[in-house]
Amino acid sequence: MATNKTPTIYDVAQRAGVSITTVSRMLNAPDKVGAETRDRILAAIDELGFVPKAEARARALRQTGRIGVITPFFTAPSFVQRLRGIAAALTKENYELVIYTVESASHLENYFASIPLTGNLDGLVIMSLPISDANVRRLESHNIPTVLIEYPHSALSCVEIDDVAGGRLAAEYLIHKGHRRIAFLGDTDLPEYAIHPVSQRLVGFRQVLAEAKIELPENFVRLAPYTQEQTRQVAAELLNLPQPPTAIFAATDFQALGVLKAARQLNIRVPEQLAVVGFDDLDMAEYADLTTIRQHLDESGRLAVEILLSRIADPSRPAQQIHLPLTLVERETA
Amino acid sequence: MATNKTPTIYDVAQRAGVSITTVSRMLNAPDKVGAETRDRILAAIDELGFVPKAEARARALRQTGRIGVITPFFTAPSFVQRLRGIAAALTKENYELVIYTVESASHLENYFASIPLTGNLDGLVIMSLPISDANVRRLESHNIPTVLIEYPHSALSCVEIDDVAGGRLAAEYLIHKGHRRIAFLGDTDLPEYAIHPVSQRLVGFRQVLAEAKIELPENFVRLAPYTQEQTRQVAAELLNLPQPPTAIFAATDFQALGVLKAARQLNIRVPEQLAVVGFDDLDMAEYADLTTIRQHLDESGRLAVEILLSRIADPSRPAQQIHLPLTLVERETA
DNA sequence: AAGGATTTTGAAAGCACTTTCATTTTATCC
DNA sequence: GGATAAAATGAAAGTGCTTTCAAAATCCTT
Repeated sequence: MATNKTPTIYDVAQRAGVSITTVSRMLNAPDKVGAETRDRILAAIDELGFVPKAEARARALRQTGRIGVITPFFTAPSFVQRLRGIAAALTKENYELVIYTVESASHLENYFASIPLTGNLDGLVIMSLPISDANVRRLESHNIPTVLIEYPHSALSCVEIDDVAGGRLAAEYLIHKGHRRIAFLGDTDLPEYAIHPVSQRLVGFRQVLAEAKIELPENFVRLAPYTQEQTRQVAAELLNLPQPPTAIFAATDFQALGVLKAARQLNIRVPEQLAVVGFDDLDMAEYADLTTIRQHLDESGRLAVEILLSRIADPSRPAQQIHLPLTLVERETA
Repeated sequence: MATNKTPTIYDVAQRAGVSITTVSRMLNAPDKVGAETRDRILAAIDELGFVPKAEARARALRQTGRIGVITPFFTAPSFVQRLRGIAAALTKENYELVIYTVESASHLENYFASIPLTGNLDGLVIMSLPISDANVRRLESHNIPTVLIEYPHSALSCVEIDDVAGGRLAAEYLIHKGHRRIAFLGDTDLPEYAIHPVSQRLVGFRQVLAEAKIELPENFVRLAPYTQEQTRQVAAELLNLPQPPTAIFAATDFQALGVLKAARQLNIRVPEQLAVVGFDDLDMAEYADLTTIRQHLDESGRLAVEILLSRIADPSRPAQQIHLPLTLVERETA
């Protein structure tokens, strides 16, 4: 006989042959219960392994700390690597890691509405997602320390990277290598709820080209949905232009791999005939020998957690805005 | 008239001009409430400074709405993809996803000791990790429905893949393609706490070669730590042999990429001079045009969750052992 | 514009206990 | 032995919240 339910006072009452009132009283004011009855109830409690108070459960919930992470659904490897940094920093601490993946704008809004109330969290990391002032206020009024990754907000701690500078870095490098016909390939399907660092990268990229008086024809700026096939296709179009670029800056490593694939299929040699620079420095960038702009993804997650924990430990600490440096990692593709 | 009582949902409901049902719903499933109504309720909550009482909540809620996942620390992309499947299946269900990453055997043992007691979970998914009979019993005695991924246990539901068959598949394919000098490259740094499917893959691989009377010299079976550089190095050794293999079966896609890199550096053309077959079919396999054995990673996670939820809904259901089929995906490398 | 499907909503019935209040038992006193 | 106070007990009404179910409102189709 499976006693799968946790016993309640009803079970105890039945077992002891008394009413629930008596059991309850026995728990709260034992002196108001007859001695013999008390013994019977006590016996029943022992036999059933009854744990008084559902409150015990609520307390148990509070026992270990809980850190929540709101993240876009992990399609992009960059989210995963950030998450990895978060997880790494957290396992050392005695905190539970609760993941909330968001798949739409309203989904995100829902989280903001309910998490502060029912989430029971000690702290929150919001990854690569925007947050409105109203929601910031809500988090604050519920005393939930929060740190943002990749999205700045003056009232909260943030770990940011300078995407504009990253775009500049890539452009400068390619120009320095002698390229004059440089194309940009970014992703387009910005879900309406997500932030879009790629356009910042384009801004920086544009700036440098302009400063160097290098023309950037509009058909050299291409956006493709964030999938392997579509990126490859757009890259192929770029490479089949009568005057194809000699270098492509892909706004994410993932897309850089698509460019590489297109080049492979068209028998274009990299880096001799085509230079490719990516952005992110994912794990796989090293496998692909991809020259790329490194933003230390794991580190961003780790850092976010550290800031958060110090904030939890001492809520009086002011919010910090941290800018992670970007570096260019020179490998084989440019 | 100062209402010094702490506000309840009744107050919120009244203030927002809705029923308590709607307030409760807004707290727990905001997407089921109209947008305008939600705003009104949110406003009322803020004005009243309402905080739901955890104790009452725990009482009315019979379950905690939390699913735990114990996973090896996500170094390998395959873990991540499984996790992704889990997350996908869970967000639809309004369950919280709690992640426990394990980094050592004792770490894992700690989890087994504490999770059943303090975790208050409705269910548990254990990913690619072994579990002892004692721990199975512990989980059972605490009534925590559990499903295992990639590790079989007669008393629990499992989602397994047939690694031996996978090894066979790869070998058969390569033989069919005319190869007779086929090497195996697996990973070695089996952390003592993890399971090691790779050796099963080798078993299947060996079987087929033996059946086909194809010799497998011992120096054709190589194990390398699961890092890019070391894999590449071992692959290079293999390729620099006086009689190098004409095909390599890499026991994971990640390592297959290392092989590809080694070939690239040695100017060995793939697949003309060297065929490479991987295992997993990670996202990036497609980018690399890697021929590989597909185990539907996302699907395994999704499936595990489905089994778990059905088990939670009806605990009388018997444990199921599910074997996911493997297929060979033919791309450009073999 | 009708008809069906879907989304939003609220009334009411839990949940696991506590409390109030009425009832029964027992002890006490003359 | 009967009246009375005290002690022991239980029925039932809260507690703050969730959930089921059915009605109402809104959205599509044709």
